[in-house]
This record gives sequence, C-alpha cells and structure tokens, in this order.
Amino acid sequence: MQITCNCVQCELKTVFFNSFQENQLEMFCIQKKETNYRKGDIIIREGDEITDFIYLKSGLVKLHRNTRPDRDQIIIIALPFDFISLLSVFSTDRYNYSVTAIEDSVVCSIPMSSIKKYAMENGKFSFNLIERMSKASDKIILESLAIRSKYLKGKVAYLLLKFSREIYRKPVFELPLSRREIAEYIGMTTENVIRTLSEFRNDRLIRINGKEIEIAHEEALSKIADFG
Amino acid sequence: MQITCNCVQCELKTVFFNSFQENQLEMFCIQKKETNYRKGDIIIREGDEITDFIYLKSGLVKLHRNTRPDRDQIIIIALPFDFISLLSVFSTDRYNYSVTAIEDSVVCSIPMSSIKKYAMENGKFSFNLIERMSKASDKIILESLAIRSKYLKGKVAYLLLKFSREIYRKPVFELPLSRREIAEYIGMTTENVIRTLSEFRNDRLIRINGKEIEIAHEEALSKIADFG
DNA sequence: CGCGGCTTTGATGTTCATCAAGTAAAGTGG
DNA sequence: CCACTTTACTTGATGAACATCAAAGCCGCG
Repeated sequence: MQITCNCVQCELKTVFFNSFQENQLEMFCIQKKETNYRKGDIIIREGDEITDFIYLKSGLVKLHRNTRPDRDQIIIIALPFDFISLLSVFSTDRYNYSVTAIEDSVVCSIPMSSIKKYAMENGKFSFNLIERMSKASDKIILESLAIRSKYLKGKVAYLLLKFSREIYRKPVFELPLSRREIAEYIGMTTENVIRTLSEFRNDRLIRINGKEIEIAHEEALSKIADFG
Repeated sequence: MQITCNCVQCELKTVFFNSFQENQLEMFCIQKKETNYRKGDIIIREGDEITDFIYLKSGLVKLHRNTRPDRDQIIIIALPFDFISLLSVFSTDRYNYSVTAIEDSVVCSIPMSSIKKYAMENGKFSFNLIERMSKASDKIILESLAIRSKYLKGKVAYLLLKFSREIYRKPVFELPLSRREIAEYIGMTTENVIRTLSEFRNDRLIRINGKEIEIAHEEALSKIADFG
C-alpha cells in the first residue's frame, strides 16, 4: 500500500504518532484537517463544543480566558508540537478557554471520536497521550505557580526570559504580545508592565525598539526573575 | 476463583478500576500497599523518586512545594478519590512537589510499572486514566488562575467557600489549615490572612472559634469571592 | 485627515508586605 | 504537673508595591 498522505513527512509523526501502524496513519491522515490562521485570528472560543482534537503544526498561539467582563487572562503560550486541546478535552464537552493565534499558525485537527477510538485500541498511543498530557499540565501548573509567587519585576523578567530562551531561542526577538497582553499574562496592569520595561531599559538590562526586544544582560535579568 | 482481597469492597474500584477483569483486580490487590498517616505526616517529599502510583483512600492532604528557601506554596488540597500522584508521575521521574497529610489519611500505592503495564494492555483503563488526569489538572489550573486573578479578600472568601462547599459540604467546619498555611495557599502573608478573617468576622460574614469556622452569610461571601 | 487602538508618563490613593510587639496555645523536659 | 520554650495567632504602624485615573504622543488605516 502506497501512502501519499502528507502526515508521513510531518515532524509530529515521530513525536506522537510513532505508535501507529502505516495503515492507521493513512486512516488518520484522511480524517485530519489542516487549517491556516493569521495573527490575531481566533481558533477556539471559550464555550465552544469540543468536537476535535487540535494540535499546533507551526506558529504560536495563546490560550486565554475571560475571568470577568472586560478582563482577559492568558493561561499559556503554546508552541508547535503542543497539543492545544490538551486541557479540558477529556474532562468536559466544552472549552473553558479560548485559543488565538499570536503569529501566523497552522493547526491540524481530527475528530475526538477517532482519538478516543485509537486510545482504546492502542495502548502505546494511549500511553503516549498520557505522557504528553502530563507534561503539558505540569508545565502550565508550574508556570502558574511560579508567576504567582513573584513580584511585578520578577514576573516581567520571567516572561522576557521565557520568550528569549524557550520560544525564540535567541537574545533578540519580536515580542508577539502587546503590552496589554503581557499584563494579561502576568496579571498586572498595562501601565505597570510598561513602567517595568522602561525601568529595565534604563538599567540597560534590555533594549527596546517597539516590539523588538533585546536581552542585554541575561544574567541580571535572570536574578530578578528568580528572586524578584 | 474466590477473591478475598479488600479492594473488591473499596469504593475506588467503581470509579477507577471498573475496567478491570476480576483476575486483574486480584493481581492488583496483591501488589497494592495501604498506608496510614497522621495529621502532619509527610507522605511524599519534593525530589523523591517516583516509584509508585499513589491515591488517597480517606483523609485530606495538601500538595505543596518550596518556591524559595523558607517559603512554601500550597498547590492544591486533595480529597479522597483524588490521585495524589496525578501530577508529574507520567512526565518526570521525581516529584516536584511534596504531599503532607492535613488530616489523618489512608493512602494506597501500587508500583508505577504495574500501572504502565495495565495502561498498555487495557484501553479502557488507560482512557479512564486520561480522563481522570484531565479533570485533575483542569481543576488545579482553573483554581490557580482563579486565585491569581483576585484580591486578598476575594482569595480568602474563595478558600473559605471551597472548604465549606467542596470539602466538608457544610457551613460549619474545622479548618484543617493553620493561618500560615492559608497564606501559603493564596500567596499572601499570614498577618493579612488574619486581618481579612477578622474583618469578615466583624462584618458578621463568618463566625470564628479557633479553628472552627462557620459561614454565616454565604451569599455575601460568594459575591466577595467572585468580584473581590 | 481624523479616528481608534496602542503606548507612555505622571499623580494619587489603595492594597498589601514588612516590622514590631504582645497574647494565647501547644509542646518539652525536669 | 509545672516552668519553660516554642509555635501559632493577633493587632497596630509604616512604607513599598501596585491599581486607577488622567492626559498626551504615536501609529496604522479607512
């Protein structure tokens, strides 16, 4: 049997679907949908019914939710290979968070019913799923606890380093979030985020050029993130 | 085959091990260990190697971790039927949090290797595990986000209502946490927790008698929890 | 060009942590 | 069982951290 489906070349295959037989992958591939989103597009709306299992192929998205009218809270930034719908999917039938693209993104989705079927049949797949979920929630929980335990400066420093180290893996990058979104991430006001950034700039810890950030003194910033 | 093992009567069987065949349950039962802990006993230490899958049969425990020297942070309170080791167990080989009994507790444990084996073989069991994990992490994440987004009064009110509604299911209860532990839970100082409790008492929202708390005006407290 | 959204800075008041000090409760050793 | 020590609890005073309000500059876009 000749497999023509593009899932075969997909990098995700090796990290997640390695437990699949070739014919399973073929089946999978036929069912899956690939969708493109532009920066700012809403991929999932809080309250939407969960019908598909969704993962990020490329780009960058934010998971966020409405805590109260006019107030949004960012839960986490998801990278490619992250399973966007790792939260909630197996515990409720509706999303309790929204997902929005913060860079142009490509998303793959497959009906939940198929994932359930595969999970029931294929122990290795299922265990793979468990491990992935476990890592994803660990990450969110630890990050949430870390952010909670810091003061403003520590939170901002933490976030800048997160972008530099984990997401872009370089000292200079375009911040994909507005000042307001940063505030929503760390639970502070926009004004105070700006003030903190300005302070870091005045102290020569970072350079700012609009959305472009350069980490100038990573070591010092790291101390602030750890003890601020 | 006659099953003599006490797991047969265990309430947990119906919620979790219902996918087991009788002989599997027997196998399971032989392997499992049941341990008693007194209030204050440490069940798991942060950094310990994860060897067993652990769940709470009765009692009440707190999951907590050291954020920095001399500072502890409570992650969540776990109830019976909760799988204490739902975090981390499938993502790392060492616990990144501690577990301590805050009431006399009974804990069951079974080697991780067995759980892995069952998960690989039994799709239903495995899927059951996924759903449980999903619910557990959802709960923690949503709670963590909720706590992060409130002011002091809102946090304290939230916590009091949590004990009253979710944990003890009655308006009068013995608070199993010290004032300091409450502070560690919501990320505030002990002094301010006490001040807030005193304020609630002066406003006749609660009655305090040492560790005994009575929710006197649930409605008002609920508003504070939601909008404070 | 002008409108709306994003960014920035300043002034002001609230919320909260920290320090200090004292009381109550609970454990410890003789 | 009592003196002693330690730990938990409580209240007040002070300053730091932070939100809120106000106002102005900037930019992209119709």
